[in-house]
Amino acid sequence: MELVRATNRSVRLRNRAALLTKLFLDGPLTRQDLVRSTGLSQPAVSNVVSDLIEEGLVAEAGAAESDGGRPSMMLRMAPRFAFVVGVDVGETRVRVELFDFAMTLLASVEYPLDPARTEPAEVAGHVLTGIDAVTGEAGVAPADVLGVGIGVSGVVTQGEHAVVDAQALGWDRVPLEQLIATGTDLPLHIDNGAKTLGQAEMWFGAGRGARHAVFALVGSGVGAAVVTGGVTYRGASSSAGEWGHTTLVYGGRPCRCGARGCLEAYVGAEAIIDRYREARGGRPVPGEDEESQLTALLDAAATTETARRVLDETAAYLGAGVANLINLFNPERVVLGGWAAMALGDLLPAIRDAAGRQALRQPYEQASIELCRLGVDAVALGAATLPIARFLADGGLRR
Amino acid sequence: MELVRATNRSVRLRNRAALLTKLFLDGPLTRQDLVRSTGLSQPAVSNVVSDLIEEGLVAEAGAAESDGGRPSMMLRMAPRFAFVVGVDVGETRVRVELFDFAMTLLASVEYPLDPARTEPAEVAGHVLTGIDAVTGEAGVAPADVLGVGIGVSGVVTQGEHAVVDAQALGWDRVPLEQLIATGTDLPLHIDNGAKTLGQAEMWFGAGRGARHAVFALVGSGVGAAVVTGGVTYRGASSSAGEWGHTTLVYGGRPCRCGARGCLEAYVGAEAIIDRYREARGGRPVPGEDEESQLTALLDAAATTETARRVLDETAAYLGAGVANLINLFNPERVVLGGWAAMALGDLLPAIRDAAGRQALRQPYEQASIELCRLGVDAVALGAATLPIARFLADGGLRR
DNA sequence: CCACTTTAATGACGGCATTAATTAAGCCGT
DNA sequence: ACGGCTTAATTAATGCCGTCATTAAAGTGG
Repeated sequence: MELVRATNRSVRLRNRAALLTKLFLDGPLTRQDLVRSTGLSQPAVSNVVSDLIEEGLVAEAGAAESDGGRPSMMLRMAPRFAFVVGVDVGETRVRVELFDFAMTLLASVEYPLDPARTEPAEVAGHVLTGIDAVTGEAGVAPADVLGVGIGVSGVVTQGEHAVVDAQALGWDRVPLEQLIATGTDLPLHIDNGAKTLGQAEMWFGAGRGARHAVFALVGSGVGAAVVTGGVTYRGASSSAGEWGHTTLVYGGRPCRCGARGCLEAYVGAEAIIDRYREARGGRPVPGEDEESQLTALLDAAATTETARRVLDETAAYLGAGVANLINLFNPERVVLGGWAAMALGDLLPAIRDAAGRQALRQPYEQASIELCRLGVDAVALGAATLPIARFLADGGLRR
Repeated sequence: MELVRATNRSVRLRNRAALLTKLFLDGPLTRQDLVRSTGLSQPAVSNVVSDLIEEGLVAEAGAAESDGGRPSMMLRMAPRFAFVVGVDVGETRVRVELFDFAMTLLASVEYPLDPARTEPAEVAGHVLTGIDAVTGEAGVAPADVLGVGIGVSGVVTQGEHAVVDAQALGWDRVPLEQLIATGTDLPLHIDNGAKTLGQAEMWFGAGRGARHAVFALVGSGVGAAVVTGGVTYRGASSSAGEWGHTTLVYGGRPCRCGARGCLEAYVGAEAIIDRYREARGGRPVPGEDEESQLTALLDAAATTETARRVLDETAAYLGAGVANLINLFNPERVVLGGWAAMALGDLLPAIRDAAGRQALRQPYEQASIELCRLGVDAVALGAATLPIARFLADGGLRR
C-alpha cells in the first residue's frame, strides 16, 4: 500500500536512519556491530559513519577490547550535538525538562495548575517560560534545541496544528500547538501523555526489545498506548488507545465522560476510592488527596474485609480490561503504569489471573503482563523522545 | 525502528511494488497516471513498465481518449499472468474458489462439513481436492497458480507453519498448514476468516480508499479485522482483532469461550436467538437453522413488543461494542459485515446512535459506520488476495 | 499539410552500495 | 624486539538506477 517512490538518495537516507536509530537505542556500538545488525557492507557503514562524524552527530569513544586483531572503535551519539525539551501537561501541574542527546536530564522546572479551571493560555505560558528557564539554567542556546515534545493528559488530534480535548482540564478543541507556537520558533510535537509515557517505556523501560506492546496507564484517569512494530499506533487522527472509556460493565457506573460502565469508572483512582467509600457505607475515605486516600485503602486491606474486597474487585476489573487489550491487540507484552497502577503493584498476580480468565487462551499465553520501570515522570521523558524519533527517522537531517 | 538496509536494487524493487500495487488496485491506468500518483519521473515509469510488460505481468490495453497530443496507452495487469485460489473454511462448509489475476471468479466448489465433529484431516482433504477440482474445471495448470489463501473461522497463529485454534470447530492447536502442505507444493497463506473478509472489503468493497478501517463481523461468531495504514493489523502472533471475546457486560451471560459477558454472548447470532427465546418465556424460536430463526425474529419485530425489544437491545450492545473499537483504534471507517449484521442492516441507525452514546466525541466524529458491500462469500475472495498481496509487495518477483 | 500538443523513448550524469584488494593496528610466541 | 596472525577500516573498481534534458512518436485542428 505504501506508495512512496524510491530514489538513489532515499537509499542513503534510509541507511542513515537505520544506523542512527540503532546507535541511539543500543549504542555505543562498533562499526562491526552495525555491519552485523543492519546487513550493510563494511564500506557502506564506514562511509555513512564518516559523514555522521563529520556532521558532529556521532563521535568515536575509545577502542573496544580486543584479543588479537585491530581493536574496533566505539561509536556513540554525540551527547551535546543537540538538546530536546520534554513537557508533561498533567491535570495538576506543568513540568518542563531539558535533556541532552544522551537523554541525560540537564534541568527541569514545574508549575502547579489550579485543577478547578485551567486556562489553555496559562498552560501555554508555562510551557514557554519553562523552555526559557531550563535552557537558561543549563546554558543551552535555543538554536541547539532540536524540538519540544509535549505530553498532554487528553485526546490529541493531529492535523495542521494539534488540537486537544481534555475533559479533566475542561478543554474542548483547544488549539494548544498554535497557542505555544506564537511564542517560539522551535518545532513542536504534541501528543497524548499516555502515548509519550509508552514511548519512554518502550525505549528505556519495560518495553525494550518488544515489537508489539501495550502500555496500560492507570492514574486518576485511565489510558493506553499501543506500540506495534516498534511504532506507536495512532489511528486516523492519533487518538487511538482510549482504553479508559471502553465499556466494561454495560449500563454500569456513570463515568465523567458522560457514558456508563467505562473502565475508568471502575479502576481509575477516583473510581476506586469512590467504590471504597460506598463499601464503607458512604463514610469518606481518610486522606488529603487521591494518592493518600488510595494508600489508606491499601493499608486498610491488611485488616478489613471491606477494603480487601474493593481491591479484589479492582484487580478483577483491571484484569478484564487488560484481557480486552490482549484479545484486540495481541501484544507480546502488557505494561501497567501510572501512579495508581504502581501503588496497586501487589495486585499484579490477581490482575494476571483475572486477565487469564477473560482473555482467549492463545493470545493470553503470548502476552506477559508486567509493571512499568520508569515511574510517572517518564511522561516528559517520553515527550522529549518525539523530536528525536522524528530526527532519527529523517536520517539526522534537520528539516 | 525499521532496520532494513537499502541498496540500489531495493530502489527498483520498491518502485516495481508501488507501480504494480497501484495498477492492480486502481488500474487500468496510463503511464502518466503512474507518474502523477507515484511522483516518479516519466523515464523511470516507462523503464519499469517496459520490464513488467516484457515479463508478461502487465499488458497494454488500447489507447486512451485524447484531444490533441499523442494519446497515452492504458496499462493493466495481465489477467492470465497467474491465478490464485481462495478458500473459506467456515463452520459448516469448505468453499474453494479460483480467480484470475483480475480477480474474476473462474471456478468454485463447496464441501459441506458436519458441524458436530470436524476433523482437521478431512478439511485439509477438502482443500486439496478443491484445488484440483477448480484448476481442472478452469483448465489452469498448477504451475500457473501463484498461491493459495485460506480463511479460517478461528484464531490463526502465524509461525513456521500456521496453527489454528477454533472453538467452534473443536480445534485446538491444529497444524492446518502442515496438513495441507503434505499434499501440495503451492505456497500457502492461512489467516483468520474475519481478516480475509476485511481484506476483501478493503480492496474491493466498503473499505476502498480508507487508510484506517475496522471491519466488524457478526455471524454465528463475532470477530473483527483492523486495517491500519492500508495493512491488516496482526499483533505479535497474528491473532489480533478478537473482538467477540472482549468483555462488554462484566459478569454477564456465559460465553462458549468459557468466560462471561463477552460481546459474542450478546450479539452473536446464536446469542441473539437465545435472548429472544428467553424473552419469549423459553418457547423455542421457529426456524430450522440460525438464519431462519433470525429472520423470524426480524419478522416478529414488526408486530410484537418482545421481539422489538430484543432487537433494540442488540443494537445497543452492538453499538457499545463498536464504540469500544472506535475508542481503541480510532478508525476513519467502521464496516459492519457478516451474515447476521447484514440481516440486521435496518438497525444501522440505532447502532450508530448507541455507539455515539458510548464513544468519546472526538474519535466518534472521525469515524463513519457503514455496512459491508461484498457479502459473506468474500471470505474466499479475501483469502485469494493474500498471495497477491505478497506478490505485489515483492515487486512481482516470484520467490 | 503544417503548427501545436502530449506521450514515450534515449543518452548523459551523478548518487550509492557492493565486492575485492589494501592498509592499519593490535595480539602472541620465539 | 620482531615477524606472523587476526581483525578493523579504507580505497578502488564496478554496476544499478533514477533524474534531467533531448529527441522521436503520434495524435488534433485549421
